[in-house]
Amino acid sequence: MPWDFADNLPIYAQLVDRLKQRIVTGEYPPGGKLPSVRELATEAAVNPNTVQRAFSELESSGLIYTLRTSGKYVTDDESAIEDAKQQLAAAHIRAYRAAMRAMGYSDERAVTLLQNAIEKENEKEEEEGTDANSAM
Amino acid sequence: MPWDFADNLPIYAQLVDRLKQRIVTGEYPPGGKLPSVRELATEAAVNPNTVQRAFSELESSGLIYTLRTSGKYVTDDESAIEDAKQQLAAAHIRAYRAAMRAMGYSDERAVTLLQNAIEKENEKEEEEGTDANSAM
Amino acid sequence: MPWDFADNLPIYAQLVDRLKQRIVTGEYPPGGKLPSVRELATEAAVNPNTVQRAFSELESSGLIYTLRTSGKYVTDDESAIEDAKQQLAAAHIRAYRAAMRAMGYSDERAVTLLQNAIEKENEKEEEEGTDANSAM
Amino acid sequence: MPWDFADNLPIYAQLVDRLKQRIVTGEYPPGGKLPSVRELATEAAVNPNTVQRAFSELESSGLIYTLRTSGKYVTDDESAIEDAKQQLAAAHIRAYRAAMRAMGYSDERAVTLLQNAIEKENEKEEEEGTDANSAM
DNA sequence: GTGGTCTAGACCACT
DNA sequence: GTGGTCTAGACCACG
Repeated sequence: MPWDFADNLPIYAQLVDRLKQRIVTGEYPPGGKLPSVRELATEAAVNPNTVQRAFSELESSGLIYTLRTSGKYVTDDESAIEDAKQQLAAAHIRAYRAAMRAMGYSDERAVTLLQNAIEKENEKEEEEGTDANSAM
Repeated sequence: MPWDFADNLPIYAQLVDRLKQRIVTGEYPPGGKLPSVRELATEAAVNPNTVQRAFSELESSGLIYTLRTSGKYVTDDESAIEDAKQQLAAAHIRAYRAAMRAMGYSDERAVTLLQNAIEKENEKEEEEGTDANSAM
Repeated sequence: MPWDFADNLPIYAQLVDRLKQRIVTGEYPPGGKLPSVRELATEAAVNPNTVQRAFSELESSGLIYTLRTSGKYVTDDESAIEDAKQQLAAAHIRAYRAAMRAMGYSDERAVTLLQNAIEKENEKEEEEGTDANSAM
Repeated sequence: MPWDFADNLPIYAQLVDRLKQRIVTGEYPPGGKLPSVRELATEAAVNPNTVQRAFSELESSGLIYTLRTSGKYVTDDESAIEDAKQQLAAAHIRAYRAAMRAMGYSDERAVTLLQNAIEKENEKEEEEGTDANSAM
């Protein structure tokens, strides 16, 4: 039945996602200054209003705050950032499980397939002497 | 840098994905007859040309074949279907790993987080006497 | 020292307040349909985007919800409405107390002055045979 | 119907309000000398003409008077000040009652809600050993 | 230079 | 007709 065609996330929502990601990964560190609305707008080739809207969402979710005439800053509340990070991770996990289940794989199978893929890549990297794997 | 935004997948591509999924899950079994172009077009509220294009893609990838005057059928070559299935799965796995790495998680962490989520849900289902988990 | 001049609430915020009030008073009853964005925009002589923004705020606060292509409706969750009502009342109370304290009146004085004003008006109304006072 | 939006009070009117408040609270005592126009203008970061206009309003309402070459003074007529004070208070009372009635509360309810709020805060302050309540 | 608000007008998808 | 999104461009306040 589900023959509806998902339209993509609106630009402002995609912006929210990207910014959120940069915050939870520390690319925009806690308390750090964010790029200005106009700056981001030019860089991303979108209208400043669109950027503004994305920032508004982040602000009302408590991840960033505004100093008038000075700029926007990442929250200092690291626990809030941690919360956001875990929510993001949970969403990705949910998406992965849903996709695999839609293909008929059980959760256990989803895990072992993932592990196999990782192992396989590691072997390949060993041969090549590469190592792309070192994050937390 | 990557400040570009995803636009919609064209409808025909979304159709390809759905049909592929139905084939690899066996909802459209190997050798089975597929719904007619017009049938699908009405069902999905889409132009028949769009359906036609989706079918063409599937045919050139070898997953379906056409018997003139009779209709379109899923390939009998189960290994081809299995290949497609693994490619699909691989894509999802890649997406999941990429998302988790983008958040700063290692592959190992990505696995354990996935396992935790599954375990946690299973416990919850036990309490509720539910069991949503039985696929292959 | 507080020589900063408060600018007024932006229009969209004023709209939020008015709509909220109409909801908590039941002028827009629970589950009832709200005027369309365009309708309100014409009526209030503001841009549809401004109305849209006000509605967005109400929606993210859970007081209204949207049925695509049909319109926007007041939530059916009467407890949510009751909550909003009490928050509104609390804000007015806070404002009154602050104003009176700024003039040097104690809380007790603020109460008795209020009571006197009410009593005085009631006497006047008795003479006139008017009665403007009957709400819950 | 009343879909009109409050625009900003002109700055001079806001100044009038603030000065009036300082007079009725005794911060500027009866007969006392007021700051000079230029002084106030700098302090409030406002054009001297604006301050001048505010003073004019206060003078024509009888709350202050001017001694040429010497400056402006708060009136000695304490009953005039008392009148002003009561008018201010009456305005706040009217605003509060109007707001509560607009939400569907009776005058009696408006009083008890106010009392409850005060009582509740007092309890909280007792626990904390705080006491913010001591004005006239 | 910063953010915030508003308007006008357009286009989309859904029914 | 409904809501939703986006752009372009303007104006304001703060400093």
